Amino acid sequence: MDVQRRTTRQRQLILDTVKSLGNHPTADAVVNAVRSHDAHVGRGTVYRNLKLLSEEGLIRVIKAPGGNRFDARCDEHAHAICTSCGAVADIELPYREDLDRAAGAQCAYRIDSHYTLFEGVCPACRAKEGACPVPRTQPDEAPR
Amino acid sequence: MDVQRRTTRQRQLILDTVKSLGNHPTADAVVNAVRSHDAHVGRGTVYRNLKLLSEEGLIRVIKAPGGNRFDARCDEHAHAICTSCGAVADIELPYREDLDRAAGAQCAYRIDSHYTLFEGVCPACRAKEGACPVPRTQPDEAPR
DNA sequence: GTGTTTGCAAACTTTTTGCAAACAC
DNA sequence: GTGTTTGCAAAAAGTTTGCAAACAC
Repeated sequence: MDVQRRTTRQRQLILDTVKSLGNHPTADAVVNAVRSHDAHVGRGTVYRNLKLLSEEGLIRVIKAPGGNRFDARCDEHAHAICTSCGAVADIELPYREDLDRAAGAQCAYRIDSHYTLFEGVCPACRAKEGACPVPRTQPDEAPR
Repeated sequence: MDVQRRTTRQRQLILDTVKSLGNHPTADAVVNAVRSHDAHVGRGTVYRNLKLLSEEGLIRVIKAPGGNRFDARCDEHAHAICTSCGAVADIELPYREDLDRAAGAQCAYRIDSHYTLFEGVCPACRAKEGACPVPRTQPDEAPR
């Protein structure tokens, strides 16, 4: 009952793009990069394929506030996200299945998995913040 | 240089609503509940105050895919979210500061914190899924 | 040829914002 | 009275969807 999946030029291009970008791009960043190779690829096509590719296990989704990120690295690890600019870094952190079991024992849900997201400030944004010990409300440039 | 914060009727109502709803409501659920007490409260007011209240530490934000949830419980714990209906449950899981230190040592970010989100299926949705071992694409009712 | 996939544009969801009027202090 | 906060409506940001044409097999 499975759907016949076809190898389209676009699908391959999107996968290659996530792999070559490397840096946990947003869907929008993938759209832009893909369009630099083929200007006529539709936004919907990119979203559809990013979802498909992640379902097939060829890429991974990072569910981040402000928009999902996509990771060509499929082995287990966690991520840190910059709360100022949204940049994502890999964090080596082994998956703990025991946490899933412990959580499942607590709450009547069937627990399938979990993810951990670290929040902080990346080196570039720290530099912009200046040397003040307490984080300022807003640097001279609005990072959005 | 701090802003003078005022105690408005709306702010208090929004806080009381999150507390009385109890079940990790979405912003939209808070809007609806608040409006059942006062139909003229603006959506923007609710969003603004949910953010303010969380900055003040009176409520906590759960950064969930599909929309933030708000928790009146402010002590340390994690959450499980139902991937079918979005229902959120509390999971007792102590905060591990050592993970922040370990992550910070790995990646050049200043790591401020982390959160862990469990994903699974809540009892109600499991019942709807029926007894089939493989999760079906869609139950008879579309939970959206 | 058949059935999947695409491009496009429109719709949708969640959240933010501009601004004058209303309100807290 | 001063300065914050509100209500409203519009805009933003991220994502999904309907549909005919294009394409993979």
